[in-house]
Amino acid sequence: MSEPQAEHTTIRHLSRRDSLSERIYFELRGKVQRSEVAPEFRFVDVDIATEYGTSRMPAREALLRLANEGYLVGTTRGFMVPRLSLDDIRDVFEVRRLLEPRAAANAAQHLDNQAEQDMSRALQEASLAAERHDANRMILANIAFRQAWLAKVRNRRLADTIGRFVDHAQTVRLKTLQTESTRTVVLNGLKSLHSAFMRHDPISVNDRMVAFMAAAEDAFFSIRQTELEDTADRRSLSQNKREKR
Amino acid sequence: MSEPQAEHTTIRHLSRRDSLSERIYFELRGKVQRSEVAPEFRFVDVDIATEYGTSRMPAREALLRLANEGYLVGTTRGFMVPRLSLDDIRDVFEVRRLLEPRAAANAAQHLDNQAEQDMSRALQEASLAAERHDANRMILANIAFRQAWLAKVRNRRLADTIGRFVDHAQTVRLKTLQTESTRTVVLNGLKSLHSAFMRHDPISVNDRMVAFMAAAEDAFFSIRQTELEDTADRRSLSQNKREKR
DNA sequence: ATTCCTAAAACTGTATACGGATACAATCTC
DNA sequence: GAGATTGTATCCGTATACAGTTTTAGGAAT
Repeated sequence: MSEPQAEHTTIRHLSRRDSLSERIYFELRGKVQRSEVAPEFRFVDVDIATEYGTSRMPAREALLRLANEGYLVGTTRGFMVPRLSLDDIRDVFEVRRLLEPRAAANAAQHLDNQAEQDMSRALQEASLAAERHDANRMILANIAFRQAWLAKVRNRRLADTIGRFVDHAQTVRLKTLQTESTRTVVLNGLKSLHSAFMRHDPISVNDRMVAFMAAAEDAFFSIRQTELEDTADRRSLSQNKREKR
Repeated sequence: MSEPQAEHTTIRHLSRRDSLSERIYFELRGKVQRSEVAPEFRFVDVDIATEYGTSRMPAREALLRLANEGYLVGTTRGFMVPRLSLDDIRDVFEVRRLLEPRAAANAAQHLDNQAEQDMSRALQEASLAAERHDANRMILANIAFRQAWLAKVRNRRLADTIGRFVDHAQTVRLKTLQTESTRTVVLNGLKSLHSAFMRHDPISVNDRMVAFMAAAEDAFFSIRQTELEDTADRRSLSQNKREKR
């Protein structure tokens, strides 16, 4: 009997790992993150329940959680993927500008080999994607790059908050990276960041992240500005055809 | 027919206001925010259900939501009010340092009469509380002051994020403001902020908020340092007596 | 007295059922 | 034919019931 007393009030945390709710939650969140569902698509608990072979409850809890975290918005008629307004996107960018430089600087001080390799690989992917004008590949590389350094941020609250905000603007990036010029901007930003990360230079990482975010935001809004009329035109059409599974 | 088409896909959002889950959620959140429940207190859904005269479901959903937002942590044996470690508190302070100055600066540009009155009243309250060495009153004044300007932040995502982080460190402030020196620090900070707000000077508000947060953080950690041994001693005792309703 | 084992209690997670609200459509009125 | 009205399907919120798991407690054996 070495130390039985130490474990006496353990109370195992997080009992509800691998519950059905959790599984459905992560599954659905992934879909939203990867933009596999269009804005204004409606999730209905009973449909999801039958899809996953469960009752309504786990599906419902997953949907409520997603709605609470902002991935979905609750309506009287199901849970909907939100269509972000320009102001929404501006708000998201503002918060990200405040958080990401500091977080990245912090991560730069705690990189291990694994993280460095992941970032280098992501950068290579981004280069290839830019060469081949492959928007989807670019998006994935971009996500991988961020994930790599975000994992090394010590302050988990900070990292999680960033992750959530990024997710909410995810649908945005999908659109912007379709454009050649944006891909160039992003690739240059990643290269610049990468070299600073490799030098483990927090100040430099901070500054370059500031520049990167500003460039990305500019690129987005300049693109968006030009196609504002188009979307307005298409709006009335897309509203009429209702998706139904 | 001016624009009947515009309203055609209205779909009222947020159907589930004033549901039982919501009511219980806000009720419980208030208790946690005001620190009316001690850390490591356990909420059990069935107890809450009977307390509010409902079934388990609404109580359960409220608890899940609170856990998801970090107000509670889920265990195998109910939902527990977390006891924050020093590192946790450091993390919260870091995020707040990043967000609050900018948010306050933004709010300074959009103050209306109502907000100004609220802030002035809160400052008066804080002065009185400091004079009379009333820690609780100081806490409430401090909260009221923040609420006043936070309501005027245009970026709701930013404001909500701050609100949540503040809440999580709430238990902390309850402790720190028990100390005379901290109350002085906070009062001076509020005065300084208040005058900058009244001049609608965003730069000044930003700078003073930076200073304020740094001072508050220093005050907290210097106090906490001195009583670290005490809490460590009491730990073993407090773990044995289990609260039961 | 201490340790080990077994059984009940406590709580969570999931399933099923029902009532109520809302959107949509079809019918009716002017 | 346009607008009001009633009917119906859809979907959410809540209640109740049950199953699975973890903790606690009690008793037997050492």
